[in-house]
Amino acid sequence: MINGTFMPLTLLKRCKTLTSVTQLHTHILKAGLDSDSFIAGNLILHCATLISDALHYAHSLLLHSPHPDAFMYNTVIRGFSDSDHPYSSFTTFIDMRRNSNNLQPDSFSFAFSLKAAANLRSYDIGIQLHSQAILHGLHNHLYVGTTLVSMYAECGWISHARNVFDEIPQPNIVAWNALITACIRCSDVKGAESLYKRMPVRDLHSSNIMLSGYMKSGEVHLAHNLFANMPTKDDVSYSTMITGFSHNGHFHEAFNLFQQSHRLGLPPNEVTLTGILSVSTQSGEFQFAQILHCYLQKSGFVSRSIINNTLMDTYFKSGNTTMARSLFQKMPGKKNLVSWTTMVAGTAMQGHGQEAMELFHQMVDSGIKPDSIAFISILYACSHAGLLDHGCKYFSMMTNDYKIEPSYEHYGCMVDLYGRAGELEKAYDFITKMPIEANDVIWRTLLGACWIHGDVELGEEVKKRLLEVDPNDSGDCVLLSNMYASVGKWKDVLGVRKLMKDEKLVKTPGWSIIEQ
DNA sequence: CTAGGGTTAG
Repeated sequence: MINGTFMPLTLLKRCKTLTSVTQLHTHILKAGLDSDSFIAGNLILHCATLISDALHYAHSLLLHSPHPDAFMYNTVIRGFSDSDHPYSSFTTFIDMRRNSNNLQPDSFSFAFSLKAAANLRSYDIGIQLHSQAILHGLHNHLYVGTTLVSMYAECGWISHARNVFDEIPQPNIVAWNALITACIRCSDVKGAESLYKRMPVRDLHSSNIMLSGYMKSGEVHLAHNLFANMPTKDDVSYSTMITGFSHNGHFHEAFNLFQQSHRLGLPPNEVTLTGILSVSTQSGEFQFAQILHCYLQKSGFVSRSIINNTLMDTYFKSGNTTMARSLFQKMPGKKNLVSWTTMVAGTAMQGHGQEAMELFHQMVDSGIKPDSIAFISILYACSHAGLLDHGCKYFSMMTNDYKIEPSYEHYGCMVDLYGRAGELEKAYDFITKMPIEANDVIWRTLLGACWIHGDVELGEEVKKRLLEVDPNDSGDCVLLSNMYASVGKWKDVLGVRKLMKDEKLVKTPGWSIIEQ
């Protein structure tokens, strides 16, 4: 109470937790203000966008509201679109049409629902929403059109994205930026570049989008040039460059830029810190990672789950398993998919296959749906611990239960799994039955297994297949000569070595013993 | 309200 008057909206602004909002809601009910749509709408907005883990409460406020309006529905649709369950946006959209007295969806309803479709990469739902938007005459609306562009691009339909853009009567800079992003999502950096050069006005967003596009397609030099010529840069420009360098293995450049931004007095944000921590880990700079950890503790960034996840990985890779586990156990808030995957992968790296499997099941039991990367981690765990049957079980679980399409990485793990177990024929059989054509990495994995088990006959067959997919391959020479060496076929070893272009490899120490 | 940067696997 302020001066004896109950001011719910003033009090609402101070609510930082769900508990405080529910207390306020009780007072609102007592004061008989729950039928006030403005108050109810703000209550829902606060829970759906400002307080974490309060979305469910926002939804129940909507369901219990005596006179729900479009704003309330739209706010809940918006909240779900960015949540772990974007699908609920659509059920809410349908509820809006079904339950209420002829409430019409507006541009907000479509923009938020389309965002959910984009996050789910659901072309089927996206195209239904597009049709509905046409029926309501909103498909050319600037905001709806912009979100349609993103939705089609996320679903891989760049031509649809372009068509929608062309129909927007007066596209603004945001719409242009959405189209550039669309090209990049569909791996058309050149297309993005020509739009970037052609657009009437550019802003910092536009340049940052191009920086990320160049980095994602490995054009580090082009990104660097653009960055150097940008008149203004913000923290996103820096974090884009740092994570871009990180993904392309340019660790030195990443450190330099981090230092430079520090000297300029730019305070590092969560993304920059995540990136530089990952760079420290990848380059083995564990002492620097240690310093970063101290800084993260002092600045409070450690409580962020993404930082915590990255730190866990750092400690696993530096060999400090105890610290990694402790970070996982003491992690504030809910452990997400990446937290669990990092634990599975880290444990697998130490060779503890059984424990990795236990973690994987704990993850599933806690209600988290494993993704493609989680399955790579558990398959890796099985292959490195020699758990052939379990690996096969996970592979079928992935394809049958979770409907995840296996990638080269998954197939590679399976070939490795059969190979290490000495089931070379089964590995070969598995490769021939794959729905996609085996690449060089897959054949090289099997060639490695042939070497370990000394199967020269199959090894030679595999070598033929490898040259079919990569005629210029020379990377297999090492494996091949190792294979011959393992069975004492020194003449063949020499034959292969002579074919090798890299002389340094020929003159490795101890080589002269064989030559004699 | 719509557009930009993110950790884990390989």
